[in-house]
Amino acid sequence: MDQLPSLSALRAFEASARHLSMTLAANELHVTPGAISLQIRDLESSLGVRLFERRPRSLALTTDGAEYFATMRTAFRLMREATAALAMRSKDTVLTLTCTAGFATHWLVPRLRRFEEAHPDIDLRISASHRMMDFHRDGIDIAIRHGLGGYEGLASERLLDDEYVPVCTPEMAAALSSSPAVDALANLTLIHDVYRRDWELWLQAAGATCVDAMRGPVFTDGMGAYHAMKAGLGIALMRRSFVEQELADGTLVAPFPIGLASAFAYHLVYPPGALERPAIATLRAWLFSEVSRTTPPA
Amino acid sequence: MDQLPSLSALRAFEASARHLSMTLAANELHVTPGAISLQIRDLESSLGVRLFERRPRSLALTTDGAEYFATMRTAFRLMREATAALAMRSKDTVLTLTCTAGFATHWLVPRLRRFEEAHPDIDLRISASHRMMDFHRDGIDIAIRHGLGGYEGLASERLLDDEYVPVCTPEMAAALSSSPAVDALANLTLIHDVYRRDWELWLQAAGATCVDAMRGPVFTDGMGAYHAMKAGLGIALMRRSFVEQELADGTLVAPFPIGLASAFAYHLVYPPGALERPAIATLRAWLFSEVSRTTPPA
DNA sequence: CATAATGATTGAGCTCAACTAAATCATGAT
DNA sequence: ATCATGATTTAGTTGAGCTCAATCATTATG
Repeated sequence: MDQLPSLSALRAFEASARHLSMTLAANELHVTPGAISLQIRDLESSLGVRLFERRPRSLALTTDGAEYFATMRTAFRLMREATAALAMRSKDTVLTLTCTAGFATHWLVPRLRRFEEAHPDIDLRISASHRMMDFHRDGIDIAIRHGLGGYEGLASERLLDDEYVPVCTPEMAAALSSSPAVDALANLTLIHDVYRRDWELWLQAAGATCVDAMRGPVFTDGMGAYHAMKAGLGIALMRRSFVEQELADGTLVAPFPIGLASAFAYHLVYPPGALERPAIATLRAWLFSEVSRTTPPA
Repeated sequence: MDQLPSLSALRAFEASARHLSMTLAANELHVTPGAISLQIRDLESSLGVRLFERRPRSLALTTDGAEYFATMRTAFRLMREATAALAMRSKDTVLTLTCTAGFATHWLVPRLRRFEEAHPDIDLRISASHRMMDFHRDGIDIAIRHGLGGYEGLASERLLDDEYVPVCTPEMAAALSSSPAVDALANLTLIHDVYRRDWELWLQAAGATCVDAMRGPVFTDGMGAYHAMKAGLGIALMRRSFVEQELADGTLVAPFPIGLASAFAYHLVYPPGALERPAIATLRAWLFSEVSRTTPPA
């Protein structure tokens, strides 16, 4: 006979007793009511004691159940409070920022050294994901999101506009003249990501007349398109901010200087009141100073 | 971010901090040290805080870890104590008795109503099994065992002698005369359980001279033999105590009054000191009163 | 100094406790 | 009579928790 029953069952019991409802307990714990019912049944069986009287549509604690709950409520409260206190302390110095993998790879990570040097007391963690992460659920302090801005219940500031330019390797650009006509693109492989309208819009804006905008391989995301382009497969439309460093050091070339302004931009997004926390305010200020810098990271 | 980390990880942390050793914690929780290491790593990651300083071959709590442990130790102690108290109370009124399925079916269960009426405060649970159950491991309070008595480390009292009598259906008995000679059994099907010597011993004791004791179907246990006999397949040697009710109401007949005393008997077996517990003493007294009753249960 | 012992860590793979989905049941409300 | 509500149960699924074995970093011992 183990000293403690299933901790999961104890958690289910504590929540059900607090709510006097298995359905509400299930909601709180993000499981189904059936799971709660099973856990409590198993707990009663292992203890050999009835903890709840089942009534149609409601629960009542037995005498035994009420006494057990009094202690369990305290135990779980202690654990929650200790965990929250520890998290609070750790959160003073730990920031979690979420953005897309492309932005993290091309823009943010190359600049992180500068942030660490300026603010060594702040532990900045990057959560790179295409998924729209939830601030509370996922423990996110601040987000950089690509879109039109305006997210319900959240503060949003436009951080970084961007434009798309055709980018390729120097070897591929060498086959072009020093100021090539746009229609020379008809002889190159156009690399697409899933947003295939980008090339079409760019060619239209550039005044190309005999280039088939839909021709060429398609990749599932911008990173795939980037790597194919770096491998010399063709020419890709990239965000200028992502390839600033490579354009500067000549490992990539933008043979056509025309940029296509994007209606989408990068926005800094955070819960209301988040800036009252100094570390978040510091990060925000640093991000805005970075976007106004003209030199890419060393 | 959930309010509580993995409860399993909290348990691993509390045990490791108490022992300042993951190996000892693993032993206590009956898992491998690797499992503990992983759990604590995950806990530290989810909290964003280092809880232990790893030293070669030993652990030290960080300041954060020590504070967290102070609360967790209390929480887990509360849970253990509340669980033990509840189990103790439940054991005050819950008794678990183990015996064979045959004894449970034929002797004990038909009499249980009388026990419940006499002692409604005692919750008697029957664990019917052929397996020799362990008092501590299996949570058994008292046993009725079939054998010669004398079990090491346990108290044992002879409860119920028994004798074997040939039993069959009234229809089968009608084919016999009112006081049939024993050798009439040569014309009936003898039903055996795995202890095949029973019929041989009975026939010898009864003085039968031309009945083949080994002839007839064999069943793996007494219940199988009983059911075959009830179905009219033949005549079986049954313990008189098991079929008292059916003999009384005429649904079974014992055409040959000779009983074969068995060297095996039913013994009441319990750990030393168990009778200090009132509920066990009550059950024991009731069992002995039942065996001395001459009338079967209603 | 070399080797053995000790205890924590880690990666790959396994497994079963925890859970889901859906059907059912027992009311209570309309 | 029908619908709503909440608990229960069964059969099936799955990922958190775990194992195993190799590795690492000492420390102890001969």
